[in-house]
Amino acid sequence: MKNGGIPNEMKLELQIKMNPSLYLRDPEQSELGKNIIKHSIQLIHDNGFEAFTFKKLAESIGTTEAGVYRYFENKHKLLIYIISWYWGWIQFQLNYQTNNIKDPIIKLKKVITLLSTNVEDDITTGHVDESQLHQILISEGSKAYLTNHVEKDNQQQFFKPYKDLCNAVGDIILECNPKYKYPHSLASTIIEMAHLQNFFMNHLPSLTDFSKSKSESEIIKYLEDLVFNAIRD
Amino acid sequence: MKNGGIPNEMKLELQIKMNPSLYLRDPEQSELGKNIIKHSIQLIHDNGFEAFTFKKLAESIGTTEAGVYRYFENKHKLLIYIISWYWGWIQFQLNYQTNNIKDPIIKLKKVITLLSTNVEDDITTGHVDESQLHQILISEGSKAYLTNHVEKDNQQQFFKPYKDLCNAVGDIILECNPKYKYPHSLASTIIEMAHLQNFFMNHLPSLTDFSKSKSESEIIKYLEDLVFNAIRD
DNA sequence: TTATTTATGATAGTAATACTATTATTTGAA
DNA sequence: TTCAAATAATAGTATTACTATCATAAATAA
Repeated sequence: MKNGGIPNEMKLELQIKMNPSLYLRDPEQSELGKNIIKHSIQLIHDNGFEAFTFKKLAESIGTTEAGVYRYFENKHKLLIYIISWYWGWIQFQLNYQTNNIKDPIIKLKKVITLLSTNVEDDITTGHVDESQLHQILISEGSKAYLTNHVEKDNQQQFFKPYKDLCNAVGDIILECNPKYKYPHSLASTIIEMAHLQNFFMNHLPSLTDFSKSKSESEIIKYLEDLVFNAIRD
Repeated sequence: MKNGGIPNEMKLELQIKMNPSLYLRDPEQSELGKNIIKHSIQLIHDNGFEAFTFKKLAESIGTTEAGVYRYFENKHKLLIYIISWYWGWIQFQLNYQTNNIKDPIIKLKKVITLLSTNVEDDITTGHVDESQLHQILISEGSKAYLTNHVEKDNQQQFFKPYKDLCNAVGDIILECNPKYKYPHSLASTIIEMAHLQNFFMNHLPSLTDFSKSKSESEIIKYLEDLVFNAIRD
């Protein structure tokens, strides 16, 4: 046995359900597949998506290019895969953390904090480093949809996890103020700005007002101020 | 003479000052150079930046790949060039349109409208189609800085026009409310969201609340609501 | 147990991309 | 008219993004 004698049904591993159209062979079902995910995250995090190639990935794993191509058609689908995984994981965290909270204001604050904070690596997901994934989302997240084939990808439901999250946040916004007119736009603004203000803070600080402390808590304060002023009656 | 006998000093052409580090040879100074800009905008608009190559560009102009490389080191610098040109042009429009306006609230509204509206082609800029450029900014704008060489590019002042605009908008925000704590972050939020909500509206409409009318005026209303609630005392 | 599917490894090959280099020809300014 | 600069034409390289083939190892079914 490969996992040191621990029966599969005893491992407490969090599984995120993925869209099968994203892959050719399910990477969760083999060691090679899990290595592809793990090393992709590492390489994209370290060198950016443009510099990432299946050849480098194969070398880093110790397999061949053809081996990677058996799992993913191309690097763009692999990017969408790991990004979808991230949004699924965030959705899980959101449900978990807001489970017993009644006050929608507190829920919305939780959302803002969750999206803006660089999490610790979640040990219940062996082959995924959530902290690196969060960094990838900041720098590469929008590249998933900023293509000339967005609509084709959207038809195949590639952005469902993102849209589900946006809807969930929109619902919380409506709980806070049922009359607010732009719950989805405000939700997508929160999600995108949590990442973009972080990118600006670290790389183009004059586009923000966080240059002194360079801390995530400043972004959270900005977003809370923005959001709660927008939705108050 | 190529321009039909009209002396150069009589042409009323708007010139945007560009950072010379962006090019090898100034494209404004020759017909070939102007063609490179014109056809680049056309091709990136039509097929997206990923599908854009110097070979296709050369073919579309009727020159060779080597000819294009004499003007621009690579396609990324060419993208930054046309994006910088756009921000320079927007800055000019902003100064022009808010020139005699005293009320900062009206100025800020002008900014939001300017950034959110797909302009008519400006005839004072012969080889540039501003309407296509606006579409390029929506789909490709963030790719200018979402790279692993942002900081190097930033050191070379490649993002100065964008930062200048952000500062100008930040100043208007402070005129509206000198106590507002996040003028730069709010400015970059306005600029980015004017484009991103437009992209979402057209390609991933469930991320917005504009799916019915799909009109820019809805985005303007959303942004005005967001901004003026954020900055009110 | 053997037979057989299935995943992987190893290797090769192609078309396109992102360049660099060389030489010849044209153009336009002094 | 001369001379320098810009352009055109052509060739060539390394890398990328794939596809195809065949052998072998591991899991599984008969």
